[in-house]
Amino acid sequence: MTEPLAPQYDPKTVEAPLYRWWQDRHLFTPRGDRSPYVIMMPPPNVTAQLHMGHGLNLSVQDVMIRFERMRGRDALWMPGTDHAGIATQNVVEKLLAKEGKTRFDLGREAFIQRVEAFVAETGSTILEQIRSLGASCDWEHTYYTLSPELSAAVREVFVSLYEKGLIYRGKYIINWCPRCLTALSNEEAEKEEVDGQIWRLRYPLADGSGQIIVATTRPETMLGDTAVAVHPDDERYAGLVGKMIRLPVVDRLVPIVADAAVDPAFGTGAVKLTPAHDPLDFEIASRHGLPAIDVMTPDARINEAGPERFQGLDRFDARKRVVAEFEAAGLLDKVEPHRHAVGHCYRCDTVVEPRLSDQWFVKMAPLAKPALEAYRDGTLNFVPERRGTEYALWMENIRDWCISRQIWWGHRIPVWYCDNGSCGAMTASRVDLTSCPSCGGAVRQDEDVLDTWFSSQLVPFTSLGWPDDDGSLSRFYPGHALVTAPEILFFWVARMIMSGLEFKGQVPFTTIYLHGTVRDTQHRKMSKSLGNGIDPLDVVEQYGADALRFTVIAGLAVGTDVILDPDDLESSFSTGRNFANKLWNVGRFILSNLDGEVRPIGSSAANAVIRDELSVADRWILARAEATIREATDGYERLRLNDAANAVYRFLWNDLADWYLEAIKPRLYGDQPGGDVARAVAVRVFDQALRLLHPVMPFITETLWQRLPGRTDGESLMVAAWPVPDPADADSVALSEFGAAQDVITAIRSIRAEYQVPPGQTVRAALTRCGPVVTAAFQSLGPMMHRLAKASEITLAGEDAGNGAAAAHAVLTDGSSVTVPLGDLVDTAKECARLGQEAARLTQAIVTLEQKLGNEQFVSRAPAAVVQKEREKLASWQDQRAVLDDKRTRLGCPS
RNA sequence: GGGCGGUUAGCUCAGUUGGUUAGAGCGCUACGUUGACAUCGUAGAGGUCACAAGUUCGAAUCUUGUACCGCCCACCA
Repeated sequence: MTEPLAPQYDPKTVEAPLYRWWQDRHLFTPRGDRSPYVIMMPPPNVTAQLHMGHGLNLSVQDVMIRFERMRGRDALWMPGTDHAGIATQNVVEKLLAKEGKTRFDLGREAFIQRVEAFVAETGSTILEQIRSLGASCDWEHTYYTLSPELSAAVREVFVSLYEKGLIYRGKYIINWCPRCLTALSNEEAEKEEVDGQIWRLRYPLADGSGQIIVATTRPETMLGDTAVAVHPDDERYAGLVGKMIRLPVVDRLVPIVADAAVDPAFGTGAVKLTPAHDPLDFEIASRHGLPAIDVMTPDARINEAGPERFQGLDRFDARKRVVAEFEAAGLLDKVEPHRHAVGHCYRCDTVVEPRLSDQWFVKMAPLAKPALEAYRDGTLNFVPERRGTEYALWMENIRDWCISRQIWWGHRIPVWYCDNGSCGAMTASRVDLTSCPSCGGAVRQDEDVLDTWFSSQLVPFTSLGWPDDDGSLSRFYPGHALVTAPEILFFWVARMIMSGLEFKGQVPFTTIYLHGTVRDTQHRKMSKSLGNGIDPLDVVEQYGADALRFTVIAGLAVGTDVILDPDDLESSFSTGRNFANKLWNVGRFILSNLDGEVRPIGSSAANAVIRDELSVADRWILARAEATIREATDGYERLRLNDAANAVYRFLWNDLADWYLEAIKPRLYGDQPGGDVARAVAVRVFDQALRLLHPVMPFITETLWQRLPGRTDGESLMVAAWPVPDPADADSVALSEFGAAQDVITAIRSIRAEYQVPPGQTVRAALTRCGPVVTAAFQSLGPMMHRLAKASEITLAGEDAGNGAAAAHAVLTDGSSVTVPLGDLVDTAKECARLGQEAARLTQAIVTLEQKLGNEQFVSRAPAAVVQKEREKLASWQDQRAVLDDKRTRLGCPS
């Protein structure tokens, strides 16, 4: 590793081999002798391709895990994949469709084999892709929700909940996807606001004495109506309750019932009841013993329960036809536009059909209670905090969870039904049954599979071997952080907490970091269908993983979305790439100027650099490094990762590269003494900065760090110690003195630019009316001022420096004045205008401040310290203005 | 319908308990190939902090209202 570095950083030659190097050394795997820190990776779908959402999510987790690993924790970041029941089955069914087949043509066994083959083929793609981001997850421990081990654990959980009475089977209205042909949970039926219509239909009374008008957004459901309901106290309908209605279209007699659940203020106050297709209707109907008529087939066509002429019609065609028939009969009262929320399948976006169906449910209230308590007692820490209130609200209003799915890909429900009619036992079992435990008769297993989330909610403990424990479980449960997008707060996070509490007695993690969503410049979520996605692999290819990570992390304020432009990768990711290149060159510069041993910085040892040898510039950069360690560490700890990343960025670029390295060049080149001290300081602060940046940009920092002097072969930054701020490095005197020198240099440069002094030409400058800090800076950093301002001579003069007319001026914030004689270059009118503008701005500020200080209220009410500070500020400004006025007088400027 | 966030420079965003002459990166302008870096350097332009009222000696920051954007929840059919 001693070959010279190329002038440009090339991530491609570095990243893949370095990743293998880390992995070969088992650095991603916890060593087992220190306090653990655990993050469970949200398992990507087994057939997924990496997208920018993963890029963001994985970057955040890797920053956290690398930070804690360097801080000495036994960091475990466990990766895994989710079998993703409906999603994966849909993918394979689409492939089958291309062959003109359906899963039913293959049959259950063959279809599952087909999916398994597909998963085997594509299943590891996503895990490979994760590696390219530099994710330091533990590949020696991965999980798959459909592995034999996790499947056994799923059965254990199911049977255990069943035995506790927390799982039951029942006939209720569920959300049904007519395209996926399965039940969905409430969470999987996503509500979307749509512009629909509301139809007011006339229902004639059977005795011909009148009619009652009902309102509906789904007229086709009237085919399954079994009653009309009104509020018991509704005087309009008082005489009608108990009467019969002759339903149009279907020509069926149904009763009018009274129920308090009806809102008399909505619509006409009368509601048609379709118990098989609406949850509220079902509830009312069961109170009144009314029948439920399911009028639809699984794919949402009208079934044989509907009139013959409707059978086979799609529900939306049936809707049109029902409306048409009402209209033809003069029974359509009116149609109005109506905006309302309609459930859509979260996998295929089909409008969900509420449908009466036999399903399995988990009784959630008992599970939610401790999960809510864990939030209320502060055990759970949400970042950002407001997500906690969403969590609590959901827990408070929790509904039972429909866990059965009418698909084939997943964990089959471990319940067996006895075929023996006289027995009919239903048995939940941890092992496959071949005969009925009660009567010994033949059994058949439930056809349905479990919701994918039923198994993924368990991974915080099942991935560690539960219900067995080879030591991993007790060591790494409970974990610490969970990092994910807010979309799956209820699907996954909330349920992990509930199941963790139920089966392990402790929450699986205490910090829940919910980051934002990756969006395009129009703030649309990136998606394949919109074509506005960014492929992270493209970004890695073009800019490197470090650049991707830095861009994403530095742009991620807590709880906000990340906006990236898919049409302009350059503007998004060049910042990260440029920074990597800058860092590379800082390293190249420092390394190329080392010769032989670099002395350590110590307190007294003979061959160490001691404090007395440090120049003001050295002390300044050490102080800046010390501040940066505190700032970055604080940022990482508080999960303000952008603050941490930007703090190190500023240090490396604006302090180290722009100033310190420039300041020490003469010493490094031997033109000034103290080269070995400068080298020691540069190496020390660079080393510290690399450590601070490693969580964000692991590849380049590791590469450079290993080349620093004193490294032993095979030593890795990944597990190097996190820097600790040394109070001896904090140095406010050096900070202000060096800052003053920076101000002087900037002032002279500014004048040079203003007057377009050729870059090669030196200037002279005089510092007058100097405050103590500028004076000290001139004494300690004079040579640097000369060189960086390209000044042949800078003098520290008294009140009346030779600042004649042909000079340009600048005033520093402490009232110190910088005068640069420029001879013919100075355009008096221009200089007057320049200074005049400056003076006017100051005057304005001074007037405002004088008024403030002249205000009795302010002086008496504001804290003394604030008043004192304002007084000092005023004095300083007045000083500055006096200098400016003086300059302008000398120049003969018009007032 | 209920609850919650946001609105700061052309763009993406900082601004921690009210006290700055309101900041950064990118973009833009001018100049520049100085022995780490043109994926660079130096300097500069650019904002009545969405709007209105209020509290306060003092508001980007606190209160209320308005407008627009977004998120979560919801069995008014």
